[in-house]
Amino acid sequence: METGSRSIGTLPGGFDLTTTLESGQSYLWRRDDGRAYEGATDGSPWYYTVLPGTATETNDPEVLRVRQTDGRLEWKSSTPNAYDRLEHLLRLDDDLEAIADSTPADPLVDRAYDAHRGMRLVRDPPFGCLISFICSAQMRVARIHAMQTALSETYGETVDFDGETYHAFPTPSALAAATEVELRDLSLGYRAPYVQRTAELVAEGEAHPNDAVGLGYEEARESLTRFVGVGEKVADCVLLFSLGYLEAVPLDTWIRSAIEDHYPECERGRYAETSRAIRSRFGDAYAGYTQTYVFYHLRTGGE
DNA sequence: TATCCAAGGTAAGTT
DNA sequence: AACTTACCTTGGATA
Repeated sequence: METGSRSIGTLPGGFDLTTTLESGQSYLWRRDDGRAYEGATDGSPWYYTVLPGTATETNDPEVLRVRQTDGRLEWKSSTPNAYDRLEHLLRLDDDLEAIADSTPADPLVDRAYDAHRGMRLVRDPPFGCLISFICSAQMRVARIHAMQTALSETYGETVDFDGETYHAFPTPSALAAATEVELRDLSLGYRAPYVQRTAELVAEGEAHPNDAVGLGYEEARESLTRFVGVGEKVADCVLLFSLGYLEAVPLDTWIRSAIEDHYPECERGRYAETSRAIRSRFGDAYAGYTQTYVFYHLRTGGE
């Protein structure tokens, strides 16, 4: 076990762990007091995730716990180099100040960035990101989160760490072996066969979300739609929240309503065309950062 | 208490 | 290629 802490006071643009993990970007972390993931936080809660074991020699899943207190990040991990993992997963290497400054001035965008200063994007493990956003179709944030918990507890490898038992996110082969009926029993609804068939594609080596890495942005988005249950919107989520395409702007219901209310000239009918227009409006290079701020701002009642 | 409705959309069927 | 429609489930709103 590794425990440690580190000052994060000098990170450009700051850092806010709670908004980063609870803004609806990642469904692969959980809060210790789990109950009200969507509600107000009490003090400085611990968050934890279990990473796929591919990064370690033993292939054991890796437990990572973290909390933020007084400008410091504290962690407990089952393996060494926890800070490197956190820096990667929570994009602590982004110059958030430069990103916010490079974004074109705009009333709604400025309010969103000001209201949630320190929120960063995440780099989720690709398979978990893919599955969790397949589950996100027509679903509320809290329930998407509950679905991933159910999948992990039912199909994920267990890991004992620091006196507790944790569940890793299921491997592709574990989910591929599940039946549609079993997955429907976990309240996945019509997403159940999508999850099973996509897991099968990955488990059998026919395709992997990492295959998109290196392609141009729009080509990468098209490439991800080969997975079952993945259309343009979910593909954008995987590109943005896992594969590092910061220009990706998922056109979800919140952003579509923002376009209707604030940027009607960006509505071009087709997804690809509207996407180009709003990307340009949000600042091409980091349009996905802006999307996430606006999404969270509107969803939490901001105007 | 019963009914309705929308939730970070996608696949399949029509035109 | 662009445009409809059906789809599971559930918590909260409305009657």
